[in-house]
Amino acid sequence: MTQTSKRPPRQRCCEPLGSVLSPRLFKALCDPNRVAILARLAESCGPSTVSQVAECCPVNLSVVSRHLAQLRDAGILHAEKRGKEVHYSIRAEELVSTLRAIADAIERCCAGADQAAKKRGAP
Amino acid sequence: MTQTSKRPPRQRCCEPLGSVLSPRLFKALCDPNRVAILARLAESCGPSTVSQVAECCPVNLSVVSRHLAQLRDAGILHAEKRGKEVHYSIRAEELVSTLRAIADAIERCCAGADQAAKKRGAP
DNA sequence: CTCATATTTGCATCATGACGCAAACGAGCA
DNA sequence: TGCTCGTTTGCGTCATGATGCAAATATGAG
Repeated sequence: MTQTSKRPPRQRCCEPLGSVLSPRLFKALCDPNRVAILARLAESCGPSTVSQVAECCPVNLSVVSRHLAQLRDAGILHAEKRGKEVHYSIRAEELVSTLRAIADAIERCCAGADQAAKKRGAP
Repeated sequence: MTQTSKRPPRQRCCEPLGSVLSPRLFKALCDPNRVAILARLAESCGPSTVSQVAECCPVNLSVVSRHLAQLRDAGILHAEKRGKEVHYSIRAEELVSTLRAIADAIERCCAGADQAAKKRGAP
């Protein structure tokens, strides 16, 4: 038996987190080079081309191109083709509100957990 | 030549993001099972044991144990041994403020980028 | 059209990580 | 002490992903 009966097995004190806590965002950001690319894009003023971004990490240009495409597919970056170049920029508003939504959801969930803990501790 | 000379190569419009944008957090959260574990811990009221957490994902208990240790090492979870059991809980305050710090830093950076873009566009 | 530059893609290789199983470890209990 | 339960760890396997190189594609210039 893996489940002790001391505690209700699946009590929930808040909205489900699965909707905001998407692995897609974290999966896109789990590679150090992609994080460096994101930082590079945030710190540079305005959009950058693939070649410019490639300066930030010591990998092949084609790898940077793939990383950028991955971040774009995850909804983190915006890509705009201008002539021969592709200009990548951060979808800052979306990213920021996603991060804040996650933070808010966790805060709400665990505030509820604290309340429940107090209720259990001193009823 | 990979660097065009049209644009200053490394203009920076904000504080560096490397300090807040640590790959460690994202690396810990890039696995779907770990995200599910985090959601499970957030939604349950108060700490849970390894066996309880293991209900949320269809993998071996030992794997869940490893995932929990990984999240703990990343500073996301808190572990407390009580007798034979280990109770894991989310370090909610730290996690929430980390996420908000990232959001704030990106927002500041890209607000600066917008200003710089406007300045470049209509000087 | 031909060429040069910027980017993407196909492919092979290699490292990392997730997983399951079994054994080990630690704590309570008879 | 011996036993059981909960958890962790060692180890081998397998899948996934990052990388580099070369070829393909796209676009602008001459």
